[in-house]
Amino acid sequence: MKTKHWTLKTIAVELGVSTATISNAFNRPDQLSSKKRQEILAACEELGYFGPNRAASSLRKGKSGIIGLILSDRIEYMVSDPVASQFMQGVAAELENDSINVLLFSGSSASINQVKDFVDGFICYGAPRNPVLRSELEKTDKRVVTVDFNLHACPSVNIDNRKAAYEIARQAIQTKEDQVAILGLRLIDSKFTCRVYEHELLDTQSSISHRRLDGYLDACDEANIDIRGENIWHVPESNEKFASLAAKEALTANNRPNVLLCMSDMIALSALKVAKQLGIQVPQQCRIVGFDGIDEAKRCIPELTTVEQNSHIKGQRAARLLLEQSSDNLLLDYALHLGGSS
Amino acid sequence: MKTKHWTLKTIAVELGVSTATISNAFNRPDQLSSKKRQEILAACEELGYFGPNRAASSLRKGKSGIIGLILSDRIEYMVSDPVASQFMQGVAAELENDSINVLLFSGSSASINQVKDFVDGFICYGAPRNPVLRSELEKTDKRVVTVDFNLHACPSVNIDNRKAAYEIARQAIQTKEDQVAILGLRLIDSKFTCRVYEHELLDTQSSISHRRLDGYLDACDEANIDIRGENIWHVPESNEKFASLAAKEALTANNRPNVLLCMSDMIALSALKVAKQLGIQVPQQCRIVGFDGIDEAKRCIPELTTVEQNSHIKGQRAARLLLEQSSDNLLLDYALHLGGSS
DNA sequence: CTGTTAGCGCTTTCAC
DNA sequence: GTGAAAGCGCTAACAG
Repeated sequence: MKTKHWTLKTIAVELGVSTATISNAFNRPDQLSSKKRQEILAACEELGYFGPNRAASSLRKGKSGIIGLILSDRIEYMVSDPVASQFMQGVAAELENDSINVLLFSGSSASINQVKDFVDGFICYGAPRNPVLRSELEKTDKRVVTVDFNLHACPSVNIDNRKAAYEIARQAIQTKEDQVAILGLRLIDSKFTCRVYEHELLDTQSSISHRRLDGYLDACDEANIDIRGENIWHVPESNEKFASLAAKEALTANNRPNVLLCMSDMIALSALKVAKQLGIQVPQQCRIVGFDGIDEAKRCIPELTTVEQNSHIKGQRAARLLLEQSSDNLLLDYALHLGGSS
Repeated sequence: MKTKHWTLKTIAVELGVSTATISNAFNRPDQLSSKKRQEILAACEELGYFGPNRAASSLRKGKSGIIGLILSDRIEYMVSDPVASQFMQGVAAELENDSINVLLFSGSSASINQVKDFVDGFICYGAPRNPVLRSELEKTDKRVVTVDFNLHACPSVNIDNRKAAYEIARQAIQTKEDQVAILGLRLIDSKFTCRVYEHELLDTQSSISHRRLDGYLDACDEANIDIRGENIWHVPESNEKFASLAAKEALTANNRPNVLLCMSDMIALSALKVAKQLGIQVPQQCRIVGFDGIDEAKRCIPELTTVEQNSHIKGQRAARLLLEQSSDNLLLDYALHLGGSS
């Protein structure tokens, strides 16, 4: 049953007190006796008034209690990724303490303007697919925290992707005779799994994928290995479907790689499966390393060698940066996790 | 670089026109010449005014252009479920036409009151885990559409879960000698995989799981099979981790079932894997059926026998119900998909 | 087509 | 503790 539509004013009249008192009962407990406050709250509950209208309150106070979490791509894609899920969980957990809610927003939306007036700030997880959003975020007067990439003058949370990628790659590469292939995540703007040739790589954006690629290439250079430009694959989404296609192409190529550098654990896991199907021994015939350190990477056989980053903490730190109005650029730790896959 | 903070008023002064004209330029194109409108829009763009403040506009109009999508459980859980993702995609696709945004909201939140004033209505996907939300939704004066369950007097989108479950189960059960086990989804309030005994089932809520269970039991009754109360498992989340535990328990039990009725494809897929690991032939030694009809169910070997429902369309219809202020209770079609697993 | 104005529901100061 | 009042930024009605 729908109840009468109460406002601060009407409920004040009903209870025979002033509007200020109602407002204070909900927002400023110190402004009235706790006895009176309890009475008022109970009466409101009874009558079906659930507190001051948030939209009006937000207009007046300039604060809504909602922050926008901009995911780099469409919500359905992002959300099925264990790494992104962990991150969201971290953000939500941190904001929960201040009873702040999260508005999920897709990085492929046309504009942040549709929602910016409803939120107190943005956390932007990964460079948004739609580049327009980047410049909008740079211009907005709302607080913005970026994660896994940087925006002019915004506080941020990152790990050193290049260094981590370099270190894990160095771990997998042993001699200059090694045949190295890279299964990269979202290296170019294509919906399909495909090889990426060197000339297409010029536009290295600000994405983590390109930082990881840099790291891999650093390690190859150091070992005097030439990735001739046929050994890099683009995987459009971090899931088994697209990743196993890339793995299959790589592992059935003429010069079969014996080192597979994968830009996510999901990709590495898929590669592991494909290798098994093809009867290729890991790590004897092919060493595989991942990136992220998701749970499943520790459960598989052989265990995955990977870069372990704590996405949950990343989410927490990003949220705290936003709440605390800090302007830090955090660089979080990671750890190399050496499994049997390399 | 952050730009000056413009308001409708200040920008009107700046451009030397009235506030009404600015407002009309953005909201009611028919109220001024398109030439003037273009001029104004261009000037605003130039100056960094991105349109009327949405919060203020929503307060005035009583419409925000945001709808709340309440997921039955925590967002991270829901979002990794392909069925829920499909649904979200459908909702988003339909709302996109009217440039309406979606605020994702967790069914385990304490209250909808924190956000209700920011949204024009709610779509509630599955009965929320926190029962408080149900009564709040029944009382709110916002429009509410429920999906996969019903709320007093709310328009809804459902499929006939009981009938579908009955039909798919009848398809799998062949003789009264069959040993039937059920791998159920969220049958009781426990975080852990466990057997469910009959006496615990009394509280049959409004969840789809219980409707499916009813259907399975109908089929068992019809075949004169007694599910003695040791053959029903509770799986807390539709993922491999929890499902394979249940499947393992079932398939290593003393009276090994030769029919496994699974309440989701994710569960059935896990059961398929476990059976393979245990060297149990599907369907010869054990017939397995799922529910949902996700893509992966068609790619696996043997292909899964399952109930195919179109979650994308479900999402679209739910969104349309909300937009059209309809009060229908839709019952969508489903189809039995007969694969080699039964 | 423009300018003026009331009011959406609230918070916060100020004097009592 | 209360009541009055200004104003957050906007929309819509109305008179010109």
